[in-house]
Amino acid sequence: MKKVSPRTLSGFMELLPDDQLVMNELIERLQRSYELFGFSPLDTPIIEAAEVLLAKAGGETEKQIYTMQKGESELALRFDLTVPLAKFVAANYGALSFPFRRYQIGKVYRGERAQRGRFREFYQADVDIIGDGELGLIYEAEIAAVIYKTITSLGLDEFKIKLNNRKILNGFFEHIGERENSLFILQTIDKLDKIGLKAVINILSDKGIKRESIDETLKFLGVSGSNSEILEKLEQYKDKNETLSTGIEELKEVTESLKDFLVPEDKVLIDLSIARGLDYYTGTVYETFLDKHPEIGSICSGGRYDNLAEFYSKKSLPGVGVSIGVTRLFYVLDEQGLLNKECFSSADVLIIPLVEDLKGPIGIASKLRGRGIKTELYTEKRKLKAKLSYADKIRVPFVILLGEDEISSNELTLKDMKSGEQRGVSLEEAAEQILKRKAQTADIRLIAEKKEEE
RNA sequence: GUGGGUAUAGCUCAGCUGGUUAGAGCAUCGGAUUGUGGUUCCGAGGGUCGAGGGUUCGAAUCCCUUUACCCACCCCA
Repeated sequence: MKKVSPRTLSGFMELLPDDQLVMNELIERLQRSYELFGFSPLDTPIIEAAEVLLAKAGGETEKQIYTMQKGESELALRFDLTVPLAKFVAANYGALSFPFRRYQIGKVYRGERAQRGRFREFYQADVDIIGDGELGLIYEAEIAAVIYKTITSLGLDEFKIKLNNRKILNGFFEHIGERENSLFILQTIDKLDKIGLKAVINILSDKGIKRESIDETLKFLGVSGSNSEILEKLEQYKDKNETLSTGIEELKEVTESLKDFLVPEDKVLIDLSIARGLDYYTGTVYETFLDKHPEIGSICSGGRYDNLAEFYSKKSLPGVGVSIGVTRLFYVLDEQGLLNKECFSSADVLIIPLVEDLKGPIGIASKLRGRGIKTELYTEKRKLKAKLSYADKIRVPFVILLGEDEISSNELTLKDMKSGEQRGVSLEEAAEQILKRKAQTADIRLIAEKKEEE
């Protein structure tokens, strides 16, 4: 029979059990962190009516949406979790309590060319707060706190949350008369590090941007220093434009509130060049970078939008939220060898029977499971050597051996796979030891200790 | 969408300007060691050389077509 090649599509992540355990742990930690801030879970369908998903799409995103037909229906796969949220809030407006705080961790799909760290199917972990009619600035600070707390809870401590306010940029470009070109100018200037000053100026000039505007923009974006220094330097722009002025005030207020949320000052940096690609953001914007891996881009991005559901509802529903690219984050951490993979196993103990009759071993397994111990029973008829080799490979911390000797002495042999030590103990004693170890490793680091520089 | 690269064992790859029986490491299985894994040693199985066509006495190797994948750009998580 001709065999079909067992391939997995490009851009789709599929993990071996060892890695999946770590991925699950990563997702669980994100979930726990979001719940710590009182966000409630939401799960929406992966497939939506094409009309719904495409309501506000256009340009680049529209090209990337997977669409399909089933009978008469035009369907599409969601490409982010924000559009489904907008639909959901509009559809369930009457049943929700505002401010509506929800988190959602799920897969999204983008039909673009796959690449290193760039997937076509990937997990996003979103948190958003949606207001009814209005939403205070305090939430923009709170979201920054959520980012800080969440990234920290993963065990990462070398990262920076970059903060900006969209009104500042919009106001500034209005002020210099380049409103229409603002997006293009920002995108080009964003490449400064990659292609250099000269190339940036050339590209902008070719587009017909006045030299004056280019210089003004570079000067403005070049405003740097500590947060308070930047805010001080911005004072001079305050009377130039109303939007700009509002933006500066908002940025100031959000930055100040961060202290109340106990976010360390050195973790959040104002960066005027942070713009975010999607231009539906209208206020604060966030991007989060790992100090040692700026090349991978932002691992958590988002911002404030003034009207989430404008395509679905007459209601004004302002919101603020961020999204963590979980799949990319996992990929990068894995590639950098930063994941503590050895520490996660699916079972707490593996029972290896050495006798034909499995009644005893099955009974013991049930008892251990009854005590909340993840117990696997190995029932293959193979040599002990092979059985232990299996235990070794699944990295189970303990093995219980049950043979003639154990049955006649009414004990079981508990073997610690790491130390290799083993001894005859009662079921009760074995359970206690396993639970003790489980408790010790419950708070294990997801991120491996930094390797010593050599 | 644009540009470049790769395709040989389950995995990572070697295979010279074409030469007869296509290799290595890892993994798997067996043995050294019949109730003791992670180390070592010995052995075994495993391939229509991505697919289709062409050149040639002869093709994994050269040419054409095609498909898939990888890398980068664009854009993004």
